[in-house]
Amino acid sequence: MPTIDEIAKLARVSPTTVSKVLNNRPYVSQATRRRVEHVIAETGFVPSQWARLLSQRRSYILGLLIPYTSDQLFADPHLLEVMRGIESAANRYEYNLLLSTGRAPVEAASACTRLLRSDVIDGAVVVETQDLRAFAETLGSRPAPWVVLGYAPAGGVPAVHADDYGGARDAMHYLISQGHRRIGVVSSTPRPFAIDERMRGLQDAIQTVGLTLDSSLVVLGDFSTASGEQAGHTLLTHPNPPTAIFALNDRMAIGVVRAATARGLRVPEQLSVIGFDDIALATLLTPQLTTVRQPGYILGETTAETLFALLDPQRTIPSPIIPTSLIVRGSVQPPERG
Amino acid sequence: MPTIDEIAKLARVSPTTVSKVLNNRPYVSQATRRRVEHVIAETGFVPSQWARLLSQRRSYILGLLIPYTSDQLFADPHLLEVMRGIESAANRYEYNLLLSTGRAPVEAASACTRLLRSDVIDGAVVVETQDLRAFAETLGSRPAPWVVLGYAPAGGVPAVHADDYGGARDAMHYLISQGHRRIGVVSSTPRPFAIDERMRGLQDAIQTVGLTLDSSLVVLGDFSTASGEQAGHTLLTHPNPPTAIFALNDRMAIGVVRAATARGLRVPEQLSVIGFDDIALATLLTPQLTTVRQPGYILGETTAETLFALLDPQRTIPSPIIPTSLIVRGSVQPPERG
DNA sequence: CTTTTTTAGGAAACCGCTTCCCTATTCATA
DNA sequence: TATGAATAGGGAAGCGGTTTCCTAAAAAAG
Repeated sequence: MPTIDEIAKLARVSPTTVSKVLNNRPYVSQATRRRVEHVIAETGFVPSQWARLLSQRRSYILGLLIPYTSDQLFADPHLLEVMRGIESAANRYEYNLLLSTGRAPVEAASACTRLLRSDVIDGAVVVETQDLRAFAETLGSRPAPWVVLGYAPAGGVPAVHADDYGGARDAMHYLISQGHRRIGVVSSTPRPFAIDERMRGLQDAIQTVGLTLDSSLVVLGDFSTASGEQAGHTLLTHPNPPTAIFALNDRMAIGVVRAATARGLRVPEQLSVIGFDDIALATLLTPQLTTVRQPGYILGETTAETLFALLDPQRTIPSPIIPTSLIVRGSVQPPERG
Repeated sequence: MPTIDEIAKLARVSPTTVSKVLNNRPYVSQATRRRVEHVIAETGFVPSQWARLLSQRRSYILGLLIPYTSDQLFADPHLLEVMRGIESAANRYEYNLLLSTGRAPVEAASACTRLLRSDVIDGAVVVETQDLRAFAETLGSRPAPWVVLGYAPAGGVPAVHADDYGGARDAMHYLISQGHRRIGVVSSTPRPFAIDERMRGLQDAIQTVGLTLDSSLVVLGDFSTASGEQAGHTLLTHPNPPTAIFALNDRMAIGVVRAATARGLRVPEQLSVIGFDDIALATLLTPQLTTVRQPGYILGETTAETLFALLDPQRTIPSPIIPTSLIVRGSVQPPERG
């Protein structure tokens, strides 16, 4: 690969002039410009990014830092949808995405730290995780700008997330409006802040109608379908089982449906199930899953836009809270009498 | 962020010595080394990648070049699974993944070209596409090493792919062994080479038993579930409809099942359906989908390993053909008599 | 006690591009 | 026509590291 100096020599100009041509700057005559462009085309010259960045201090690379293993990432359709949104926005700004996960969560976090402190990336979207606070502290003085996808660990760091509180509240209201009174909840541990918010939302909904949440009907999973299935079995063997189950994500909701089916219970006739996220899979099941839609694509786009606003203060920072909406399909109906 | 010179000043040594410490090179005394390391730890100094790369010529970034839109990527569970394998292998070698897609296929291809000719990435996995041959020609003299995921457009470029021929042949054999004689095929356009191979495999299987493929039973989709559904309707309205349908990927197979269900046909009692890929979704449907398993994760890993072998000739190049296996589940049974 | 080899450390060139600043020429204005 | 401004182009100093080469001191060999 030729260097800018060789191009300059071939076009009988200085490297400065070649640089001007490359970057579309003025003070180059038409004739000279054409000559240089011709040589560039001839040689197939592509300027070295490294060298360019070393003086320009922009890499046009955005980090997507996911502080857990790639398996977890690819198992989560919602997160993938978010990623699609980020990728799409990045594309619009001619940015590329650098993916960083790790074999173990701790390792992944330290990789993230390295990236943020180094200068490979111009900025990063960091997916919220439990120990983001510790993470923020290890960052040191002048890390690249970053945006949290989820809830920010501390002031100062912008964060973008869905209206988890409102979504969960609406879902619960809906179950109650359908006549359900004994409602099981599949929550989760580890517990990102989003889950806290959903719990808060659904509890408020219950309290609004003068009921309280029976804590023996709250079971913990880990977001996976398998854990949802297990949680389903636990809830359905309860001495006074619920007539409806609210799983705090769709994958666990699917697990609950499987558990119910395995026990010979029909959904929604004998058990109503509602999820959260609205992943594509939700429409492919029978019955189709009633759920709270959390628009992953928009979430991703907005997060990226926020980051770009940070990189270029001219741009306006979009609103960080993305509305959710209740999607009524076929997995909820009023409870059977008796 | 401090520079190496500032660190040098603080530790009262030359930048050269700091560099030696950073790269674990000899000819630094224990005492000096410790002093420098202490200063580095104190300041939280992280050496600039750009500058380092400018002289070292390694970026520890791998390109994942996908010559179509991000929507297409994220819609394809199999490809995501492949990506997971690549990401995991890259992680093992302390490489990061740079994702490159594009808004339009053409645009994406040119972005790929730029990346391969520039020096941002050390190498790339390029996902096979129709015009890969043209793509290879635009690359010029000294692009970064690359490996094709799929079938290579020309000699010289390593390619990794599954045993599409064998997989399709086995699937067809299986349908025939179950007693099916009228078999519909949902193929696709655009038609990557993998699809050609699958067509070849299934045709050979048919000819082995002295039959021929009824070309009126071959319908084209575009890999999506929707197109599979449409193809299903087309096949099922055929005057002499098939008793079994082989969809050349799982998503289309799922579409076929939906079409059958919509027409009141039960699967597998009245229509057998077999797919290709074995995506996670295949086990979540009722009936679970019988399919040809193409191990995406291993495919991705192998592709990455091949690339690493190219980067470092010491390593051995793994075998480029990944075996497939027939996964018998519940969507195929012998045809009803009559 | 020399001489040779090894170790420790630094000066300076270099990687490839951008940018600041300077000079010479051309053009517009008074 | 003289003067100032705009244009065209180039020299050289960075950007932040690595690497080559050199020197001085310490260790090993004779």
